[in-house]
Amino acid sequence: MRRSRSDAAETRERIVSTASKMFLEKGLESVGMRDIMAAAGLTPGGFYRHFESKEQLICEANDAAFHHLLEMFESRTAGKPAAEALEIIVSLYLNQSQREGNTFRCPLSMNGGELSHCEPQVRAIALNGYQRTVQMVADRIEQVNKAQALAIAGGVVSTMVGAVTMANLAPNEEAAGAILSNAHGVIRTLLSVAGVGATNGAVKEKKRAAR
Amino acid sequence: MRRSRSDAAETRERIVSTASKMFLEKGLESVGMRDIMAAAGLTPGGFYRHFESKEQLICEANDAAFHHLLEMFESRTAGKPAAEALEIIVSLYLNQSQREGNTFRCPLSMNGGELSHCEPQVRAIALNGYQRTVQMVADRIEQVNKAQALAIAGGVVSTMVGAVTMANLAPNEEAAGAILSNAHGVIRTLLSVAGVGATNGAVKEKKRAAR
DNA sequence: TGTACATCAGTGAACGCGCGTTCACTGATGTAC
DNA sequence: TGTACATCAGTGAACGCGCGTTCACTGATGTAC
Repeated sequence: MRRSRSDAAETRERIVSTASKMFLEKGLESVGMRDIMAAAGLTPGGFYRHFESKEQLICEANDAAFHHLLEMFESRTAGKPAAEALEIIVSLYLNQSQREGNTFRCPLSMNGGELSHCEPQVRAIALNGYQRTVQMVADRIEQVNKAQALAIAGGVVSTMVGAVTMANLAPNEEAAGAILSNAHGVIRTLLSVAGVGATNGAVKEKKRAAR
Repeated sequence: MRRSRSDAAETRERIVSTASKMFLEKGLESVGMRDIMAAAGLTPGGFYRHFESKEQLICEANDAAFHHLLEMFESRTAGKPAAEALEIIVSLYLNQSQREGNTFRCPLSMNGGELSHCEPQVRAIALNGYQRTVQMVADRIEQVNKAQALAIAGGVVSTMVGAVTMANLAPNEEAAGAILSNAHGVIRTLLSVAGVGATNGAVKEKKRAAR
């Protein structure tokens, strides 16, 4: 039976957000249309009133996931000094799979390999999400020029993506925690070499000496 | 028609190595049994004379891929000084998708997310591959104690896995190269902070000052 | 504002397809004597 | 060494199943007058 336009718009959003969560939890291929529609409280056929194909949903769901994640980072770091903001972002990112019931997960870490086997449009959205994440990190590295900040941020985000991907393989919290804490360690080192988060003169001195 | 025992053993190996390559190129779920068997020059039914299930093949194919990759690293760095060996491993790893026709690819980078959605046995093989790779890197970080070397190596491998995963999303060599070179940069920074690959006194001085 | 009708959100069965796997079969290989 | 038979590697059709998608249908919503 037909629903009002606002009902329909709400349904569409519900499908996207439900799908986004499911894709992040179980991957892209292994989540079926019936699963998604049932989880959204609907029957399979209704899907095609809102979307052309599963691929389009994958695009929108990933876009939504990046938006959700980056907006959360923005709001959690609003008004904070850059060094503290970086620490918050890195901690939140690295522990995304550890906090139970967490709805802020990154498609890059959860579905990295699978995304790269998708159609160009899906890959473009994923790469764009990566670049926005890198930019967000780079914006908070203030002690070096913009090109250097982007280069460092690129490395930092690669580290975070790899670490969360590896931690997701671990059979228990302990093994996952070890992987994540090693990654956190190298990121702290990298940032302190860049002059971020230095609490005394020694680290900044290090950087100056290195030039 | 029945084949000799050595023929059969050869067939089995051919299935594993064919599957390994295909899984690395296209993912686990999206490669079908018919595809694999056809690529190995066989018909579908024959598969079950050698393996219990696709899952078993995934296990063996991933095991073989790690063995292949790590053995290549060993042979390419045999007899080399630690710092040079590290540079070789990092370069080979980071450029695995760039060298055309390269058969040395890492399941972690290619199928990271998908592996973590597999059964425990598959995940255990992947995690073990990660740990062996970390150990191989750690063994070549001689300037710090073993625990520190493992921690740094863990971070370095996470960075490499993440960077290759992200580079695989890129639509062209240029974008991929940028991601990889940023990762290479942060890895060089990390290793030089650990005292590896220092070509003059300045970097070692940096490290000493940081303590 | 009220009425008649077109629209279309949502239903749920059905379609075609490809998947992993099974199975009856073939005939060369391996074994027992 | 030769013969008779059991074994089993490999074939290719078929099975059951779940997938993404389509479609005829329902009935509330939106629109035209």
